[in-house]
This record gives sequence, structure tokens and C-alpha cells, in this order.
Amino acid sequence: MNSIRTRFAPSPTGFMHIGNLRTALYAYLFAKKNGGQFILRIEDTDQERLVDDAVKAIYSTLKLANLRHDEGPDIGGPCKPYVQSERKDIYKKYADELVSASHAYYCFCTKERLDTLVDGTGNRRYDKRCLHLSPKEVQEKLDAGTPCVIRQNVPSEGVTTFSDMVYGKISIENKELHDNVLLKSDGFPTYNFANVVDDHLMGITHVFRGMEYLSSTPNYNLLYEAFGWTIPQYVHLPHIMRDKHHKLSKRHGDANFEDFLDKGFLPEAILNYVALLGWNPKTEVEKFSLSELVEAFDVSGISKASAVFDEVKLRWLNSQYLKELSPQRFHDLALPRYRSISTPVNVNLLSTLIQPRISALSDIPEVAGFVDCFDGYSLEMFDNKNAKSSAQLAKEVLPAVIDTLENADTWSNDALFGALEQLTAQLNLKKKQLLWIVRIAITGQLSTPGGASEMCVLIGKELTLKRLKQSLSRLCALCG
RNA sequence: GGCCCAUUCGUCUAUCGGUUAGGACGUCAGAUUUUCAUUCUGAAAAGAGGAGUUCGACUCUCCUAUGGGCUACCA
Repeated sequence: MNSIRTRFAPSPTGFMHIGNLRTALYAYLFAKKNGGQFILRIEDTDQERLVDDAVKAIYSTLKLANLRHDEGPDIGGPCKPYVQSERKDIYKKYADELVSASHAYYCFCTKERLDTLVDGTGNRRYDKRCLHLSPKEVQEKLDAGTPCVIRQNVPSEGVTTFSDMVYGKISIENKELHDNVLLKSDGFPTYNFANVVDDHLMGITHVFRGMEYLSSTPNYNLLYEAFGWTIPQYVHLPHIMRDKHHKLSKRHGDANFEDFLDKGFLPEAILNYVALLGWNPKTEVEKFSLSELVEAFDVSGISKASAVFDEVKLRWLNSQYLKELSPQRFHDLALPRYRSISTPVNVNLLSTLIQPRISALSDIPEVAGFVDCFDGYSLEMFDNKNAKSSAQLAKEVLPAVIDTLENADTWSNDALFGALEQLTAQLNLKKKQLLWIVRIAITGQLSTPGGASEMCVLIGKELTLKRLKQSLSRLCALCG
């Protein structure tokens, strides 16, 4: 059985980053496209950087994104445990094996000595001093309990070449490589070691990870070779950038998945957008469900250059998804965002009006702001050359509008629109002229989630008339 | 500093030696419309620079520039 296995191996050091999410997505897509398994492994070997609840965030993100793993800490599997801190003895065993074969060695150098190894350019390169300790000396130090690490013994000559499925063939001279620490003095492995051991033991066939690991991949291959293990296929991914110069980072606010959910983006839209950042489906289709992505995904479409995250385009995609939601589903999602509205309005109607007009749920307070906030809007809003309306015209026409609406006995959109249409004819105006004025006069907002008659229905007869009168008196005060 | 990687419209990208360099978001301009919004049509907008290779280069090679990454007992 030679099935494809990919893994997502985050370290629980904070929220789920958008870049991490994309790495998980691609690994998932590739596995599923090829009928393989997608494994979740928690890389918690840095005990100092652990963040409470970070593991919880990983689970919840994968769940919300609908990226279901086949094996992992929570659901088990044949390669358990899937948490690196629970695998310490495994790493120790393999590290010792490497030491016996001279591919690794104990190092007792102190931080102070290491600091003396800095070269002219400020870089530090270990000088292999402890490699030359005799077995007896090593044993003595070990027996004395001297703190130590295990280092990889990298050959100082030759070239290590590997082939990446995205970046192609890459060669690095061994003399550029460092004798990386494999096992830390606290007994935990470094990423540099744990990822190799675990990827092998867990049968990972394709390694998806950020391109920052490109330069250390030769170190890993040397390890695979020392063990005599099969080297996996590598799929290094370009970075997602905040702008031309900066990677998306946790430090800069809204770079993580949960923040985007809070902003009112749908998980499907985020996933769809992120999939397209650095990968192209080779068709002109841009909207993909998860299963369509599985179908369409191909490593050959992954680009080498980093991509700038564009929230404006995400908003566009999100608006597409929002429009497709059933009215009930949309209403359920929007409801929590109406909490801040104190004026009683028909929220069902509000949802109906808003659904096709917003691109993120977080737009709701702004779009519906007029419901509560009306006083003091700028009277210049009446001036609109496209609608051929003006504040002056508004002042002249509003009394008739008030009269018409006061006498409206049915307060429905059809009835009100009909009444206003009739008034338009009476006054010898264009529909647009009058309706622009009415809409501004009762909302005080340039862009509203519906036309004039719809806004009247939304806020009700009483408030409509109150606001019309209020607007009229302000206009009179202004124009004299 | 050394090493690795990258470089097409503002942004995401197509092009795998011969194209009027295509699409999408955004922008702008028109049109449609039961009022806001939608929708539709159109426009502006790109191969970092320089050498080669070639009949011909965005595409291949080299150099330079710019950007990013690595250079930790972080991942």
C-alpha cells in the first residue's frame, strides 16, 4: 500500500494564522485529491513559547474550515501519539542511533563559549569541537551530569541537492550547513530533528510547509540519508504578505482566521480566497467550494512568488457567498449584529434588504446606522445631480410628501411606492428626484439598504413622519 | 556579510520562444432599473534594468537592482 499521506504540523504558539491555514488547506487538498490521508500533528517542542488554548484554536479552525484530519491527537491513529511532547523517548532513541553511527554527537559547550564563535559578520557557526571528544571524555561528562545537546554532524564537503515540487532543483554546498542541534538540553527535540523523525514514522509522503524551510531542507535530507530513510516529496509554499515588504504576522492585528470570522467573513469564502493566493486553477473560475477545490487542486499551479493578501478581493468573494445563503441562514448570521440597534424595526425585513447589499457581516452597523442615528446629517446630501435633486427642491416638496404619507392607510412597500409615484406625477417630477429626497429625509444616509419606500416600511409610519417633519424644519431653517 | 528563493497591470494571476500580453478584484466612464444597491457594456492599467542565445524572448543563460527567507538549545 503506497498511499499519499500529508500532514499539518502547527506549533501551538498562538492563533491560527492565515498562512498556516493555507498550508493546511493545500496539504488537505493534495491528500484528498489523491485518495490519501491528512494527518494533524502538534509540534509543541518549544516549551517556552507554548500558549494556552492555542491547540484549541487549531482544532476549532480546522473544524470551521471543514478540513477534517484522518489521524491526530484528538482522534488517534496508527502512529500515535500525535503530540511531539509525548514522543520524547522516541527522539532520544533515534538521536542515540545517529550518535552511534557518527552522524551526530554530544556537545557540552556552554552558551558563553558558543558566543565566542561569532565571526566578523556577526554570525555564529559551531566549530565541531565536541565532535573530537574521545568516547571516554564524553562518558565522563555524561556521568557527571554536564548539560549537553546532541548535534547533527554535517559533512564539511560536498553538495546536497534536492528537488522541490514547486521550486525545482536546489543545491546547497555542505559547507554552508550548520551542525544543528537535534536534541536540546531539556531533552526535547528541535523542529529540525522532530519533523524528520515524525514525518518518517508517520509515513508522510509529501511535506507541505512554508518556503522558509527551503534553506534547511538539505540538513533534513542528510538526516534521512543517515537513517537510510526515504526522503519525502517537498512542496514548499511561497509566503502570504501583508504588503510588499511584510509577511502576514500575528503582530499586526487581523491576520488570523478568527479575526476574519469576527469581521463577518464566511469560512468558505476565506478558504476559497486563500486557496487562490499562490495557486491558480488554470481556468477562469474563481469560486470554489471545498470539494471543488479538492477536484481542481494541482501542485503545478502553485506559484513561486509571494502574494499580497488583498482584503478588498476577499470582500468581493465573500459577498458572492453571502448572496447565495438562504434568507433564513443569512438572518441567523446577521441577528447578533443587530443587537446594538435600539429602534424597533422589522429585522426580518432588514435582513432581506441587507443580504444582497453587503460584502461582510461587519458592514451591518454602518449600513443600518440610520435606524438609530438620524440627527444632524448633512443637508448637502439632498444635492444630487444624477437624480436632479437639491435641498431647495426638498424643502418645496416635503410638505406634500408628508401629506401623502400621513394619509396612506396601507403601510406596505407596494402601497407606498404607488402613492409616491402618483405624487411624482402630480408634482411633475421625475421619480428619482422625489424618491432621492424622501430617502435622504428619512434616513440621513447616502447609501441605504433599500429604496425610499422600503426604508419607510422598515422604520414604520410614525418614525417616517417624524423624521420627514424634522428634515423639513431643518431645511426651512437653512433656506429661510 | 554569506547562502537560498523570487520579480507580468495598484492587487491576485494566465502566457511554458512567435499573442493586439488574457482574466479577476479595485478604479473610472456610460447603459439598464420601482427609488438605494445590483446587473450590463466599455476604458485606463503590466513583463525591474542591462548583456547575451535565437530569424524571433515576458518566456532560455549571465550580470545588476530590488524584495523576501535562512544564518537560534524558534518553528
